[in-house]
Amino acid sequence: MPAHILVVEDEEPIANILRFALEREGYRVSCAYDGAEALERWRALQPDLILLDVMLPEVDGFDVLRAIRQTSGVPVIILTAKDDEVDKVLGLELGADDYVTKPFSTRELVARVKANLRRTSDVLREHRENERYVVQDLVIDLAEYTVTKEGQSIPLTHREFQVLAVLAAHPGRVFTRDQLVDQVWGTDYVGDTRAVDVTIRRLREKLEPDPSQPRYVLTRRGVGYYVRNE
Amino acid sequence: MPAHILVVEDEEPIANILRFALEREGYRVSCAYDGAEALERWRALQPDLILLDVMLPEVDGFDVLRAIRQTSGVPVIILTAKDDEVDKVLGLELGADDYVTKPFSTRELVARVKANLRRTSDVLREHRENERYVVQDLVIDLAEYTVTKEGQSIPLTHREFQVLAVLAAHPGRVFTRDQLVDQVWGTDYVGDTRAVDVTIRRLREKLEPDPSQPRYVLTRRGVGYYVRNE
DNA sequence: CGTCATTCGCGCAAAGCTGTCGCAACCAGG
DNA sequence: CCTGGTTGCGACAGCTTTGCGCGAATGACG
Repeated sequence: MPAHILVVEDEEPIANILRFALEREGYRVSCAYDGAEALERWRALQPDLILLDVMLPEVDGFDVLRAIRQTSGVPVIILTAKDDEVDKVLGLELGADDYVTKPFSTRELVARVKANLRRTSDVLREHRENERYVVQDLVIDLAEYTVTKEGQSIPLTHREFQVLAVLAAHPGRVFTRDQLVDQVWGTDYVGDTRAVDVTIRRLREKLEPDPSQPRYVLTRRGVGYYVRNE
Repeated sequence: MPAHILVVEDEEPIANILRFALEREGYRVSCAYDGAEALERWRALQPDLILLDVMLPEVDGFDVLRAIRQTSGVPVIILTAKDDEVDKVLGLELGADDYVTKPFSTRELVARVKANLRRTSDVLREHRENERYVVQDLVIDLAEYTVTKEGQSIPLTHREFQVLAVLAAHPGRVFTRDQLVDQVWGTDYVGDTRAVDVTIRRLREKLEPDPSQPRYVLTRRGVGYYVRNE
């Protein structure tokens, strides 16, 4: 269920750069090279997000955005020439969700895409916030940011809670240190993945009756960590 | 399975420093000393990551990057002169994944390399997960790294699990020791292929009711091993 | 500006895993 | 039945991975 992104960009080299950058992040990517094609593909594909260059031949980006906004609230990120404040203002007025100025870094762009996809899945998050993960006798409440064990609340730091939450979201599934770093620390994190070990250790100190014989957060040697789903 | 890194740097002392720092971290390193050689070696070697100096004689780093990005999404980290924002922006626009400014600390550089490899390796793992293999009454779950037999989980070590996973991916097909070594140990493994025998033996000890009459992992004398798909 | 909590890196120790070796068992062909 | 080659087995040494303590850096808070 990777998100599907429609890239609208007439300059093919740039479109290809975007495609590479996004596909590398695991997204499904489709491209359109002018305004008319953009609308056509949008209707056909119903993408989760649209990257839209405003400088397009014939039907320009603003027309495309206006047409889309007639019927859809799909997140749209505008690509606009450097410091062109007019583009920016006009775009936001028309209902763009974000904008990125050229020249842009692929990294920044990917970050924006992620942020916007996350925001729209906030509807899902509403669900999640009422949701609680249960691991044996641990109750992990995402909304209240608390972990309780036999009615007793266990104070965790931010990092500790995040790591536990990721693990508990998929009980039994083993996460490598790399995956945990990406999820919790972020893909931009530069540093030792042994930081994961330290967080796991402190988690166990707080959660486990006997940290040397963990019952909740277990190690899969040579791979990573997981929670026991009983 | 150490990652393979291509270093493109015309100044040989710097190239050697990079090679030393990276090899110390366990990476395989190849070097190229100009743009043409870089492209040649990239095509021949298909490295997992490229460290690319932008200041190269004749064909410069940007041309190299552009050529690579025509057909490949391999992570590229740009080495650029101090504070040269133009280089940085141009590089990222062309699809570089990261940049490091000279003079750099090897420590930071290695950290960046790790971070970028981490991102890409995770994408690969995403593909594999959610897969399960079934061999008779064995269920092999790649996401959970578990093997269950009649509901009972059987603890395996990493090696054992990997070997079983490769065999179970193609039930009935016979794998030679060499093939297994390539898949599990990696193509640059130096050592006796009898290591496979030992792992198979330990697998049988854990899986088979009677290891001397194996039901799951069978031997094809003179060839190799396979799993019975029945 | 000092204090405290948090987080990360480093180095050592412990635990667990893996490859090597020698020998026994086994198989197939003569 | 013998023989050469192949596979299975047990034990051990060395290595890798993980756990843990400590100190430094950072940032929040009063």
